[in-house]
Amino acid sequence: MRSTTRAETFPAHTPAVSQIFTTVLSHGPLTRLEAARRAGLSPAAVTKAVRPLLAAGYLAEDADGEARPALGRPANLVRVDGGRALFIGVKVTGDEVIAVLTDLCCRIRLARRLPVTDRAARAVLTSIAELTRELRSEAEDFGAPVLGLGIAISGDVDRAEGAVRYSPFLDWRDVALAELAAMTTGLPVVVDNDVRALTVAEQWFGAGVGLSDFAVVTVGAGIGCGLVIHGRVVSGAHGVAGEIGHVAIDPAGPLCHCGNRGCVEAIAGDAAIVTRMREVTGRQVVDSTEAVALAHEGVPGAREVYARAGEAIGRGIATVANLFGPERVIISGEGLAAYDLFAEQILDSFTAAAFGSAARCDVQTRPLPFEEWARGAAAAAIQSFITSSPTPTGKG
Amino acid sequence: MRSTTRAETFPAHTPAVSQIFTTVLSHGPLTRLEAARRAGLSPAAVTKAVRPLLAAGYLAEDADGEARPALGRPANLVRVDGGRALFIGVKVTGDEVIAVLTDLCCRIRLARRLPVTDRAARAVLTSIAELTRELRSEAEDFGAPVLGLGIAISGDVDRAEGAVRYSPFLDWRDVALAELAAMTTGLPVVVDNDVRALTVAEQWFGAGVGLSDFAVVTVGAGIGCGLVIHGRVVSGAHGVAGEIGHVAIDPAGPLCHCGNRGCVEAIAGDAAIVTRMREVTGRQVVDSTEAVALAHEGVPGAREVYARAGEAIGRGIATVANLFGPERVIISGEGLAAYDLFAEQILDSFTAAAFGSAARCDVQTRPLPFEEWARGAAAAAIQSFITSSPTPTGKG
DNA sequence: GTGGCTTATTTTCCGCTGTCAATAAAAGAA
DNA sequence: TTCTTTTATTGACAGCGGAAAATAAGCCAC
Repeated sequence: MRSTTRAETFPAHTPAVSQIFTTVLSHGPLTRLEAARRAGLSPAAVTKAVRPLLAAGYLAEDADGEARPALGRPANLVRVDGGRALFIGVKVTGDEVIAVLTDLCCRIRLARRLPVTDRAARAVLTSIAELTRELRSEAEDFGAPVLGLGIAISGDVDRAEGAVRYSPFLDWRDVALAELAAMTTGLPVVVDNDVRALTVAEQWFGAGVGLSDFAVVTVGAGIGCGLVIHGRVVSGAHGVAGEIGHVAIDPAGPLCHCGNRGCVEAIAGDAAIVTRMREVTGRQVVDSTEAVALAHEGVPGAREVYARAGEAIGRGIATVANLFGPERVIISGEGLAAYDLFAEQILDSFTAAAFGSAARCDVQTRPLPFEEWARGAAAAAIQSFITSSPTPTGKG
Repeated sequence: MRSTTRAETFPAHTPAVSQIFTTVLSHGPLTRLEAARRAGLSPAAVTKAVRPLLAAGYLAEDADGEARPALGRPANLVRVDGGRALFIGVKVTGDEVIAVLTDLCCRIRLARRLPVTDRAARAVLTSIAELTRELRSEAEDFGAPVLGLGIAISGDVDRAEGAVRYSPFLDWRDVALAELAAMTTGLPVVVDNDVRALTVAEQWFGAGVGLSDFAVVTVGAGIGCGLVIHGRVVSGAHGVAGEIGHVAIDPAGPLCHCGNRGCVEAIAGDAAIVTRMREVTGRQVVDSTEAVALAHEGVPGAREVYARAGEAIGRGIATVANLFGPERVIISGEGLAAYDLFAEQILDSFTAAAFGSAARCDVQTRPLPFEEWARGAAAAAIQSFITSSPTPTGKG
């Protein structure tokens, strides 16, 4: 019953083509001249690069309807035709599988969820397949093919191999997820760490557009960090990087599940906040929603719990800034539901702990609906599609 | 009286030429085939790249005298002719100006020092000029031209502009040092942050050869860190990065001159150690040499001071490892005179605080004679010489 | 010694990319 | 209408790096 779409490939025959496409993708509609300037190429190269992309339908041309300088030949805006192709992004947590259908511009078209009852890889894979099938069938209404599937999972993930090395939340070890999912769905599959996937989405479609050095910090159950340095996402020599959650900031702090004391996550992670909220208020608190509620109600001591968490996060971010000097830090995560509770502390303690010019780093916050994680997975799939060489052409 | 050597340039006409040269420079004598494999080029490209470099004398060919596999045509080793060109590297501290003369392979040929009595830029510049003149005149015996001058200074240095933005130790602000030194010496000048320069030296000539992700941590008066990520030295968006010294690891720690508490430098920097040694032993201790001596003598409490410092350094390194997952961390610095005193703690606390795969990072130590800082400056000059395009040829 | 074998290096094209300079196109201005 | 101004396109071209084939240079067996 599965549609056996022959894997459609992207006509990125040359570096210039990829570069122009990603430039237009990130920087919205552009004139060819402008695209040339941004990509550091000659206008002639842009014309040549754009042609096959127009022909294949990935780019479209707008007659520039806007008010324009009224002199000279009017510019033709080139933009990515988002409706040309669709992608599916899936985020797997210990409780849920969240899937979104996005277009080529990574705009979410549809979203679906499925609870996880059995964390075994086989069961999760079935859920992924189920959601994928559902979204694909609905996608038919959009009249565009689904060209890739991205899966985001927290933990140690080897994107190149498409394997989950170790995922604590799911208790997986060495699962060749990409291969399995590709067999089940018939789609090209990318598997990546969730924070890295989110970082890719920010780099291409979010607050990281145009920056060569920035960080994404996610606050929630865990505290994670994705880094972009020299314009590329950092993966670390052993596939692990950005473990801001286990940066130890206080030797006298609470014990962390990693065995150390005073990790950022042990102070500001959801579980830590809930535990502490229980201790401080003496009430039954089972999840972070309740903890937030207590703080908002003004229960004595509750706000201090968040203040302390915010301080820890701010110091963690300052550490990142001191070490890498990013241009911007984007704070995001489910934990942002409580953002008003610790925003001030994050900024204050960041400012206090940032050294010298590191304090010039722009600290932003972005709400992160849970679908955003899945969107990150879709972004990874889009990235993979775009950079997949159709035929190992040229220099090889 | 200054020799008006017309600035000799490096014949790096194409990317392949640069790549092959740096490959041979870092990986010692190589056969063309081997060089091709390492650089990811075809053997034919190597032949073509090597020819102009041989002609210009930067590369030389050895008949391979070694025992060889005894089958097939013998390979011809290609190596960099270190004697072809000389460079001068200068490190400026608050007390001294240290200068070295190196060859193209960054081997130190001569070293000179001059005390700093007046920290004003003009006075220091005079010392630099003096040492440069001396070394150049002695260099004549080597029969090779001096092709560049590198200057390393701690603090906020803008290499691209050749300007010292702010140097706390010298109390300089916005000094256009490269321009001044170039005028005085008539040499092409590179000015860079001292730790970054040292990192370049490690990347090309030291323990970082062949690694795309590693860190250099220097222990001494300050605690510094140079990062190489994706094969490039990290400078940060604002020109400052690697401030491991001001990573705060203990909110209850001693006050740091940066205004925070518990910075690594406030615990493990020379000044911090001396201060604490005084407190703990109750003796007069004026510098770190004396502090080391006390610890070696077994004065009660003295060793604990170093243990505590080692622990702080280890935790700082673990933070770096957690955040970007380097393949190796190279610990170096004048402070290594005391290395036996805290080696164990560094490794122990690193191992304890490193999260997951980050612990697989290889932590090495290298002695760092003080001239090594100056050598780093020379490495920066060499790098600049090699990558300086002779004529803005080709694309552009 | 000579022919054969193996491996290293060089040569000889060749495709391909992106630049340059000239040209077309699309308006408004004169 | 014609000129001006700005954007887009075209075609010639230079040059980089690859592939394959040719050549070089030893060693070995006979």
